[in-house]
Amino acid sequence: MMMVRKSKGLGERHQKILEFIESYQREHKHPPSIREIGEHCDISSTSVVNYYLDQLEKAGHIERDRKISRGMRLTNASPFGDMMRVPVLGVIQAGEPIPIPPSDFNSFTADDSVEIATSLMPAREKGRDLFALQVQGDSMIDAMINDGDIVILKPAQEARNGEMVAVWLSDKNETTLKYFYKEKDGYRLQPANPTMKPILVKKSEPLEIKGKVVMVIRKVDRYMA
Amino acid sequence: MMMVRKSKGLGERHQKILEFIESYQREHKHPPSIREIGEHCDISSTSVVNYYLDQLEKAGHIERDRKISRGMRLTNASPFGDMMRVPVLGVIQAGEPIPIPPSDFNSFTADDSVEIATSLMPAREKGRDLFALQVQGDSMIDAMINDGDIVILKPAQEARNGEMVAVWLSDKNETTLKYFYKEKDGYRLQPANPTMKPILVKKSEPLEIKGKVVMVIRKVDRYMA
DNA sequence: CTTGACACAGAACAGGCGTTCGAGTATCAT
DNA sequence: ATGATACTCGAACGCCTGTTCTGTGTCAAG
Repeated sequence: MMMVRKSKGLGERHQKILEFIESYQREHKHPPSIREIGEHCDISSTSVVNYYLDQLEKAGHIERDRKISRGMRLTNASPFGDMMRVPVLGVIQAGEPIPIPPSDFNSFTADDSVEIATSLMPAREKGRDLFALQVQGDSMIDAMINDGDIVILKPAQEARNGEMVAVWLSDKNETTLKYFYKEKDGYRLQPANPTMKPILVKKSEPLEIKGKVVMVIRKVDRYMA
Repeated sequence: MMMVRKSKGLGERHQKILEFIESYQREHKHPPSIREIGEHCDISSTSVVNYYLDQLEKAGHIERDRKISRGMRLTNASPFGDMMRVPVLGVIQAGEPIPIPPSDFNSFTADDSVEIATSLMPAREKGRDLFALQVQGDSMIDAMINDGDIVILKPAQEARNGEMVAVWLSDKNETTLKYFYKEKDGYRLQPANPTMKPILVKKSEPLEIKGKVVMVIRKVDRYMA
């Protein structure tokens, strides 16, 4: 007969310890000691704390550096933690030619990459195969995208009206960054800059959406006159 | 007579220690001990390491929890990885005061914070007391900054021509982000959009520079019609 | 009832670690 | 020279901390 006393995964004390480590870490910027855990969790013996810590480690909730004072940390993907490495595939000139590798960007020969904290990403974009492009030119200036900005894109083959997309016009051998609108006899690629005319693409013409813009990053470490 | 031997800010050893703490932290997920620092930086005495640590603390490069094992951390550096944790001090919008005063920066009562990969930061801004503001409303749209954008700022009281600054016009009770130009009889706050007129501020009028913009981040997880 | 896994307490141990103190050296200004 | 300042060393002190060992009580299975 299997019997389960109260070993439902995490017991009350496991939970309490976990929460204490988290709050302690947030307050003190470093993990608590075994004795501090004991005090705040009403455990009078350090060996008992160690006993639970071992279990929490085996369960994968924490990591431990034995022998090292306060050598524990939450493995949880908490507010801290990881970044996404987004490859910068090249430069996109929102007006003219294009040296973008549109096909398979699985070949991670990207010369450069940017790191984005996942906490900054919209939730539904996490874990995606995002890629980045550096904008060259001013054609998106009224879309509040400036020369030199880095745009993070999500691979996509379709888009809804009003979304900003990177499109590949194979007959013109050109990639641009535009607002996307579907119309009765084709597509309209609208630059945000009103002084520039939209690009009208007939249904018969090739138009390949490469991705939607999910993020824009601008480093302002230069003069803008 | 004041004399300065080679105390040009940080000496070679200060730098070395700083770098070691950083790399050790990245590798071990926790800070090094005094003795470990000594070994890797060719310092035979723990007291000497302590001596330098004190200086680094006074210089604001690290924080220390005395008495606590490995109780040191690089300021502005998050416990893990190459990210900076930048506190979001509030929102910036026209007509409302902004809670910028980074006077007691230690009181980390910031409701929120963003993590920025250091690799994205301009080199000279690393390790600074940066802060972030979330833009609310379209009042900054003329600076190519949109509603919802997050601007990373560096505290500053002065600015050079052409830099984008957050200024507080106390008589108008207004905060804006503009390009800053100093002129003979005052200051010119130039919107990025050329169709909009600059704001001219006489020397007699109050103008308080709160910080320089070093980065702009926009999450595009919504439609832009 | 016996057994044994489980949860816990308490004490003792040994090593890690920050701190402190005394002392030595080099450079520079007076 | 002399003193001040900056820097370095080595050792000792003592607390902090993780570890380990022994012992106790509970509870369910055999």
